[in-house]
Amino acid sequence: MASNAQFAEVAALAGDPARACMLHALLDGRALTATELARVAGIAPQTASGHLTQMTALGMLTVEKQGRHRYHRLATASVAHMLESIMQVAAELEPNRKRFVVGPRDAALRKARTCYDHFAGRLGVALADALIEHGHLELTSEAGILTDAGMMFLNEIGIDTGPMLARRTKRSGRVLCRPCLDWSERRLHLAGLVGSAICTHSFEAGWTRQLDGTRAVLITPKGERVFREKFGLRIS
Amino acid sequence: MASNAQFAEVAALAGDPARACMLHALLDGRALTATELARVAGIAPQTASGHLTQMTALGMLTVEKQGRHRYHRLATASVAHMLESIMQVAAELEPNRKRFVVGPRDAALRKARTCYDHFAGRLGVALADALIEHGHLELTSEAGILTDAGMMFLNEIGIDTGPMLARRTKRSGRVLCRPCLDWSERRLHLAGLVGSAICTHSFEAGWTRQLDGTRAVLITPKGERVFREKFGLRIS
DNA sequence: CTGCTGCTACGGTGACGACCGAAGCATTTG
DNA sequence: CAAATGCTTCGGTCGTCACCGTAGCAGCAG
Repeated sequence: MASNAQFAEVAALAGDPARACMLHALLDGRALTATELARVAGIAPQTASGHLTQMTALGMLTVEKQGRHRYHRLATASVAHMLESIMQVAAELEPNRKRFVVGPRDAALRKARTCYDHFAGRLGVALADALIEHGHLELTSEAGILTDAGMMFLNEIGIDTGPMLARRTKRSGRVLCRPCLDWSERRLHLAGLVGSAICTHSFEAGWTRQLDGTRAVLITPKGERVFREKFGLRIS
Repeated sequence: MASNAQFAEVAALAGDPARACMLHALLDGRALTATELARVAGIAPQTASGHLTQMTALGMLTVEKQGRHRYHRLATASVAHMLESIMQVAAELEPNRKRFVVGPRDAALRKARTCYDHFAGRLGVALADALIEHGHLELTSEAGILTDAGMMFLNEIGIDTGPMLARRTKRSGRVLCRPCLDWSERRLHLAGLVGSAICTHSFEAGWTRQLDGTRAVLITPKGERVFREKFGLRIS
């Protein structure tokens, strides 16, 4: 196997606790500076810089200079996908390990958060459930499809389905989505093109707001109303 | 993030070259002994034993005792999926790295091999292409669906679609598949329930044979004929 | 029983790498 | 200009872990 060394290299980079911390912080798709990432991982800036250099050199991250700041983000969606799949294995193995203290911050994360480019947590799961219940979506552990009714529904509530139309499958006229297993809820929710569009539109329309500097998502009163009236759901 | 430590632990285990070697060897779903795995990784049996103990303790592998042999295999499909996603990142990053000598064994792997439970390599890609061309399958990077015609086709050539019917989605009546990106061909091929069924049936019907102790797959003359006549494809 | 094989437990060695302090470069601010 | 901020490079220390030699334990053959 030619790529064995590179495989090990990638996995080893993800395998260090400090680097894992930083990668997690980047999972929501934002770009963060070296100092911010150092703080998240609990290490000195010099150390973080070294880690970031390595990951960038290998191509897992990309850097964007802006003044005296350097913003780091995940290089590709497949890196995010890899991280999710590792989280999946980590979550379902060793269930006997203690699942300990849920601080207030964790509570917010459990309620609603972003997962690279889509919603996760109870919000993500509830949205997916609501779409399924109304016949707008079909979802299994392997894949998902948006029905014609679902596409009309999204149009109705103001979500641009242009990019989706461009990627309809030839005969079915349906849009394919990607399911994503939630580590806190252990339930499927919606990723892929459709999940991304819903997430983006929710922020643009003011239904949700990013909470300070975390992945946690706050649902605004307006969002509460929309989710209740249009999707028919109520987040506890 | 509660699961950060476990995340790092899982990734670190996959990140050692010797362990990565062993995991790759197990990717086809077979169960191998500690000695075999040691030989593959190029290390002493004692060392391999230690590695296997660790991975088993964490739950990535399962062990089956049989006389004085102990057979190791990947614990779950999600472990295999994780390995694939890491391979994906490893393959698409650092394209400037030398992609060096392709021995005869690599050539066989490139032509046709198993990828956990389905076909990959040129065979896998060609099969997916043929199914798509005849309108039996629709595939994007996010998901795939089997058309009604596709299901009839599979029935015709002797592939049991019972398990698939059981997992039809409610309204569409179609079977959802999982796409899998090939590290050698860099093209999508077919995984998931349908990919698995095709692979299994190919071995049972004598269309293909496992090559000695590797992941490489040999296409029998009978298989050549079937693939040509039924699928309309010719593997170079 | 003795000998053989497959595997695992233990101890010591050696190497790699994560970490931080100190120093240096680039950019913005006063 | 000088001072401050964000970041990186360099050196040295320390802990961890992969590795193998030796030894010991199970299953099988004669």
